[in-house]
Parts: sequence; C-alpha cells; structure tokens
Amino acid sequence: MGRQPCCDKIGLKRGPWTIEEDHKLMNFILNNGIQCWRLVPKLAGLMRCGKSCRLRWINYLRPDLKRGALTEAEEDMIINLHSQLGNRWSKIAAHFPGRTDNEIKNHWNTRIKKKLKFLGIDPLTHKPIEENDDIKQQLVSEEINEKVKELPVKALDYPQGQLQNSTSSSSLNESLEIIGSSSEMFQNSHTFSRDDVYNPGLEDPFQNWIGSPIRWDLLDNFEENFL
DNA sequence: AAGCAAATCAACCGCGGGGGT
DNA sequence: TACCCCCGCGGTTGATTTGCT
Repeated sequence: MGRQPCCDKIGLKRGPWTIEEDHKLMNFILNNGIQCWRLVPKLAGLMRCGKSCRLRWINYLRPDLKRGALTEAEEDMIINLHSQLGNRWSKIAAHFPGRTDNEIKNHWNTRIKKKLKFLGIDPLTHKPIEENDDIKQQLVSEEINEKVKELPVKALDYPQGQLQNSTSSSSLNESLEIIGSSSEMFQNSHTFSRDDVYNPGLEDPFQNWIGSPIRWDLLDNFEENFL
C-alpha cells in the first residue's frame, strides 16, 4: 500500500498565492496560532494543502522575515557554513534570523556557486578546482576574465572558514594565483597566511543570533500594518 | 519596441524522521 | 515491532523578471 498523500488534492488550488489568500492565512495564524498545518487551510477557508500553507508562511508571511538582498557579510557566512555543513540549508538558515532556508538555497544555487567557480573553487568541496578542470580552463579566456572583473567579491572577501577542508593554504594560493595571473582583478588581493585558516575557537558573531526568540509581541502591530 | 535568453525565486514534490498508537 | 500520520528538508520545476540584441 502506497503512502497516502498529505491531503486531498482534488479541487485544491496551486501556484502563486493571491493577496486575499495571504490575508486569510495571515489572519488565521495570528488569531489562532499553528496547531496542525493539515487543519490550517480548512479552518482558514483556503483551498490549499497544509504543506502549501506552511511553505507560504515560512517563506513569505512570517513577520520576522528579513526583506531585501543578502549582504556580503551574510554571503560570506553562508559559504563558511556550507563548507562545514554541506547542503543542510535549514541548519545554515538557523544562523540567519529572518532568512529562510529556501532563500539561502536559491542564493547559493544562483549566485554563490557561480562566484566560487569563477574564483577557481569547487562549491561542493570548497577546494581549489584541479588544473585540467574545464572551469579553470575557461578562466583563462578573455570572456570569463571580463565576467570575473564584474564580480562584487574580491579574493580577500572569501571567508576564513573556506580553508578548513583544504589540504593547505598554499593550494588555495596557487588557485588564486592562476586566476590572478590571467586578470588584474587581484592586483590588490590578499595573500593567505596561516592566520587565515579557519579558527574554530574564534567567537562567531552570528552565534549570538541563534535561539533568539521571535518577538511575537510585535505581531499585534504587524497585522495592523500589513493589512 | 519586440523577441529571445539568462537569471531569479516562489512553489511543488518526494522522501525521511519522529512521535503516537 | 509495525504501522500511520504529520512535519520538515532538500532537490527540482516553472513562471516571472531582467538584460541583451
């Protein structure tokens, strides 16, 4: 016997949420809280499955969400955490109050991965890409060099934690030298030293964010402002 | 201005884990 | 122990937006 679907999908609405649906879901959760996602759509008068409601709330409606693009500091932190945690987006997102795992995952897949590849760093292993790798060969082309110059990140912007999985800091320097030799973008680049290797003993400023309670008391005003 | 391609991101899907019975 | 149910996670899709010609 196969697994039962999470909900009866017949007649349920899919696709982008309307403002009216958002209002219904928001009002319901603010007034009743979240007991059981399966019941939320029925009680809120929505033709959606509970899963869809949960996703909409977490990724869009939650009042504690931080709007706007991720900052350079957040981006660096994501790279650092990814080198330690891999694709555990929810764990990574836990370090960024107001950011969602979906948002971070999307940002990683659409921007950070490309940025790392252009820097000659494998986004999966966080190690320098091998000499004969296609991507590194592409880096010597003029076309790619132009794109690299446009990147907002400099070599020194790469977080300290990146080196923890590398065999040595010199291997990364080699990688950066190869990139730098084909472009002048690194003329002011940072030379990595032993001090740059990730130091787990250092206090992580983002740790202070973890576990900070949601200011539910702010919800009273939020509903007023949102509607 | 129109058409196309690339980039972005909201939303969906399937699966696994954990709790309850 | 086995089964069921629900939640949450990570991968993927596809609609929309943006940029280029």
